[in-house]
Amino acid sequence: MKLSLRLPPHYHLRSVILSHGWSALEPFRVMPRRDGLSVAIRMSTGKPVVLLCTQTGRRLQIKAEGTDAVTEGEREEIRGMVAAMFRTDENLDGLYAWARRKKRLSWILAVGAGRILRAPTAFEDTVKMICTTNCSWSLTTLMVGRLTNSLGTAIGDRHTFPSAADMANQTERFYRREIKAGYRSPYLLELARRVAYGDLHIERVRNGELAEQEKIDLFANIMGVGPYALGNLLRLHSVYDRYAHDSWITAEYAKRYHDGRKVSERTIERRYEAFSPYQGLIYWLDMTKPWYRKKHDFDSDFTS
DNA sequence: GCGTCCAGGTCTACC
DNA sequence: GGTAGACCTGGACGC
Repeated sequence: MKLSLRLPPHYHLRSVILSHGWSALEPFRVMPRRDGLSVAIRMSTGKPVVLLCTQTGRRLQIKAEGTDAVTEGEREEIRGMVAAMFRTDENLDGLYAWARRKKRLSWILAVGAGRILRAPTAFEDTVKMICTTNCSWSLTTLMVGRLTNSLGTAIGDRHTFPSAADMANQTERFYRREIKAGYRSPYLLELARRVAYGDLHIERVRNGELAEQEKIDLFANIMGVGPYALGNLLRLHSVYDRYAHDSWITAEYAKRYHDGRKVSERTIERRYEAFSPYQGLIYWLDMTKPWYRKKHDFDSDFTS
């Protein structure tokens, strides 16, 4: 089954793939030469499917594999999920206005950067974000890989990411012993149970019904989500004026602008605050600019 | 081979 | 409100 989506001006799928490390985490897989991304998803009917996504001109081409028949309703669901993941509907006019105004930001418009790749659901994004805290990137990939392969739905040689219900049925011991999530284990279990039991309607951040402060309140009240994870999750949900400092990005900033000398977070924020309300996103793009230039193998882009 | 450090932090108790 | 200490894992590094 094939379908396609119309893309807005300045859209470059490759830049979405490079936007952060998500494309290197299961169940995403980067296609050869980084010109496409495949992802295993499970539709609301429970049917798993692998989507191969590539760009041809101003259209995003989607090929669904692993399923015989796809209903019209499922086609619409796939279109909606792909649009949400690849940010095809995201309005970045304000960001691009800054890129036109400031010469050092002009590259953003040239490569169509700024659309940050998301998982199919806010739940999956939040689980993965908790798995990035206080550990190396390699450990994040291991934890997410174990979650996907042990609890997700199999399709061919791949698995979808587990649903909240799949994760809620496990024990803290499982997350410690099998996933090796350490102290994050109770956080993952609590999040899954709150979502599965209907205590936390996390997908509301995706449907446009929440104001910025409501998105902040929703994520900030999840155990395991501190300032770093909050800033990153908000960036995934169109709130671009928040900073997400971590040891990697502050070191990168020090290297770039202060000869490697560490500076306070406040000093960094002062440099970008003029770009309101895109200061958090522009900080991220400024630090990750080299990723968009690299020619070497994809795996090395997100390892440090 | 072994010990130590620390990485894309967060929470809690205490002051 | 600010801060110290505890918390899991695994890879890098020095010895």
